Amino acid sequence: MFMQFNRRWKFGWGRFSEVDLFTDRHESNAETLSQAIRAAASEEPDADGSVLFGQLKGTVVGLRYYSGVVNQGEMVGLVRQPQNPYDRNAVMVANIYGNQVGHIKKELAAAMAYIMDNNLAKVEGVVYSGTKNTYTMPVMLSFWGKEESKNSVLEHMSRRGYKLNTEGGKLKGTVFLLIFFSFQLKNAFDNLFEGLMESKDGEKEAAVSVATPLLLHQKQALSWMCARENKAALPPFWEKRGELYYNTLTCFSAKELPERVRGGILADDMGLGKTLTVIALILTNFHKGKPLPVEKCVSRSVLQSFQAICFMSNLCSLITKCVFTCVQVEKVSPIKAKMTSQMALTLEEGSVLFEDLDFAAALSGSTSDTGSKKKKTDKKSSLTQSEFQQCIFIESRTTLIICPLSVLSNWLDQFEQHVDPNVKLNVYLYYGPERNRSKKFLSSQDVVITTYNVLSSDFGNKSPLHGISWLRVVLDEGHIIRNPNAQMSKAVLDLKAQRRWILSGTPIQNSVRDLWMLVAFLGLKPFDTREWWNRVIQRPVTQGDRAGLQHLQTLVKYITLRRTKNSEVNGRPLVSLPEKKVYVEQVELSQPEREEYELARTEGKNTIGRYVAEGTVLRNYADVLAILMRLRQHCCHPDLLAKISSDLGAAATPAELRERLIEKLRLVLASGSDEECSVCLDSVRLPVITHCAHVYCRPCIAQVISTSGQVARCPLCRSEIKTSELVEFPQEEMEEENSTKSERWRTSSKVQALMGNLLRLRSKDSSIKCLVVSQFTRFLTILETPLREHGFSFVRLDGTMTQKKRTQVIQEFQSSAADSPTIMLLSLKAGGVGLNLTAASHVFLMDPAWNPATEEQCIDRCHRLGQKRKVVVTKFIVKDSVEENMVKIQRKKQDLMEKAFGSTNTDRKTSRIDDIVALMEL
DNA sequence: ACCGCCGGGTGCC
DNA sequence: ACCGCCGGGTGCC
Repeated sequence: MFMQFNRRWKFGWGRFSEVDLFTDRHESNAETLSQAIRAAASEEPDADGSVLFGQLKGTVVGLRYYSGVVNQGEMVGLVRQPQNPYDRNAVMVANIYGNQVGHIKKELAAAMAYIMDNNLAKVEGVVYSGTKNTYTMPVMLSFWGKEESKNSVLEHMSRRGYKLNTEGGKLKGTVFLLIFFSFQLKNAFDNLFEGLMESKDGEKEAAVSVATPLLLHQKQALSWMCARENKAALPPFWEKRGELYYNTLTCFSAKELPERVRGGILADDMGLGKTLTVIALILTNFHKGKPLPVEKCVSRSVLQSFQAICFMSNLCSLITKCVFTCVQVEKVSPIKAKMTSQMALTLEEGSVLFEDLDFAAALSGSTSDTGSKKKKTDKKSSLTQSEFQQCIFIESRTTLIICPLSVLSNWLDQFEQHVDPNVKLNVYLYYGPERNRSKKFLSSQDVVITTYNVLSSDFGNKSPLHGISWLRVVLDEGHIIRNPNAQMSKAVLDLKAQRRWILSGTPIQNSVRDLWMLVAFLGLKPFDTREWWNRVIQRPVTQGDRAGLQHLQTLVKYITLRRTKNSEVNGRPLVSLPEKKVYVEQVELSQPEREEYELARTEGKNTIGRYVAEGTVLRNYADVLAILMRLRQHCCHPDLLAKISSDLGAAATPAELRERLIEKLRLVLASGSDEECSVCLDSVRLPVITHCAHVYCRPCIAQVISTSGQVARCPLCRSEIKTSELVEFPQEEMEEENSTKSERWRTSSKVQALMGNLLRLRSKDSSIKCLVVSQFTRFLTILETPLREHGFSFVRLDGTMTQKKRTQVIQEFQSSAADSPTIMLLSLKAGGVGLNLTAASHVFLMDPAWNPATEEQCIDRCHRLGQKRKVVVTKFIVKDSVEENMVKIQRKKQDLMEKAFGSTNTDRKTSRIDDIVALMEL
């Protein structure tokens, strides 16, 4: 924390401290600057949702005093310098690498300072002309911020004689656009990681020390990973122009090759062997494609130990002379001992211990070019100042693996299983109170494994992990560090490593924001600085800019390898799974059921028709969903219908209103529409409902309210909202349902259809296990009765259960014991993607979901690696009902998405309304 | 001339 | 900066 503060403080430096920033090594500037910007940015709310207030042409002055250069069209950063001794309003102008270009002219700076300091707007600069000027250059400044700050910013500027040009900035987020974009984005993300599976770099065989033969796709992954670690191709958006390297997005250019990202994201589906691939990488690619020098166990045969010596001596070109002489001695172990101690190379004394520069280069991660440059200098000379700085870190040959506690043991098992037993690989588990905190010891290991929790609790507390320059850092389940403000994320970003990898089965869960953390960890410049990420990627994408999305796609494509279990290599599937068949079984409602359904439908039709006529469909969004919901419940079972739900407008007392809002919240949440919060575009967490019946995350809407002026408005319908009026779901309500359930149990057509199937299956093969899936947990409860009646042994898994209980239930179900349960009642959204239910081979989807992907995911819980039987999926759809229409909606959504990109705003609006009306058949 | 005008020195914040 | 600004030198036309 102190460090952070310190860095920030440095920002306000005056003339003298500027000097240390502008040394020849631009990299150190960049680090200080980007860290400072990062630190500053972490306190601000995120830039998305900002609107453009206007633009203004300003002047950058003092160019002759600074070395930072810019190209035409280049983006520049504006940084306040409150500690500047000549003017506390100073605003500094810097290019992407943090090299100062000049200052904003003082009068303008004086006007901007107040706005920037109070976070009323974020100011961004682009230089379009005059880049070759000696003294001053013009800069186009754009002011971005929250809608509610717009007027005060415009006013403030104009009071000082600066008129912002507000033309063309009409990106106001109307209700429709908001909904539309959150919707569109989600789909864009779903596709973001598609098509990254074509083999990129051929195949590579693993080193001999990898005992398990790699599958084809694993060899391809290995090849790709090695290439990512070794090759020096240009990162995306950079091209060579003459002598310079040029960034096509920011227009920044540099003399030197921009720093490469040595690493990336391996985002293969679960079960494709990411762990094995990483183990192979560790053993295979130590330096320039040469395998990790490992000790062979002292073995029985002379021949083997001879081979071991040969193996060692092959490595001599990589290792110090000292080791070379040791090889003449015939024992293996001492060599290893010497070797590792030599490799650990504590440089604390400040003298160069590396004698073989190639090897040194391997450890320091520099290219052989810098290695050969160094060769020309006197090897024995003492370190220069900057070299000494680097040597505070212990250079190591070690790979650090960070994972969640739950997979820790898996890593250890996998090392055990996949590494040749004749090879001694030093794997150290850095965990538990007795862990060895010696940097020297840790950096002499081949692999150190630890957890995110250990890392973050060590962080800031003389963490040995942060005092080592790792050869490689691997983040397992890397998506869990998506929140950049979390201590864990900070701890991860602070690690020093030559190569960086993120493993994740689900790289983007919800939004672009999550991706920043990954990009920052990988050090993909300039996006590791939040400001540039926001400007170039995040804001364009959240505002629906097509180019922004394309850039994001290019970026992701560049750093990611992702294959799914459905991917193919050379026309063959990566892994062969048993066949899966999906049947739709139409269910006919009984006469009384049909009558009830039609009654509800007519009623709903009238209501929605009225909203459409009034143009208030969106304001009554919750009601529309509620109507649909009731129809869907009719299709399943009459007892699912909530008895209350009269008109909201008629609420007499506050208590009654509250009651109804809770009911609506329940409906919205249970509607299975995969409810998103329109503020964070993420699934709602800690849901609250406003008086206008829109659902948000509590923290999100609280932020909206606190940043608004006197009157806060609902982001969806602009009704007035107050913190005191937010209603949340009372916890007891969840449980209370059970008590009201059974006066007299009755069946329904759908229940009959299911039972018929289950009984038929049991008589055919009693060992078959089934998943019975519904979005309505109450439907699952209803189903329990007939299951018991017919003597089925079943378990239940839904979202309300504790983690412990879940694990227990899953274990029971997965068991192959004769008396183990054969049926699992599963709520559609229960459990994460990782849930493994391969014991089941039949899936009954009781009701259709809005989002076909949710259904797909659910099916995948049993149709995945480890499934031995054919998988049969049965979807029950009630004939002539809303359920049939939902299937149409699913299909149409996709088409709509495609068209949407090309059409104008008005078109989108109308097509969306038409859509609601048409799809509901109302 | 307690002015205007000229031309040299000078220059970010 | 091929500017603006400052302040000293200067002084009818």
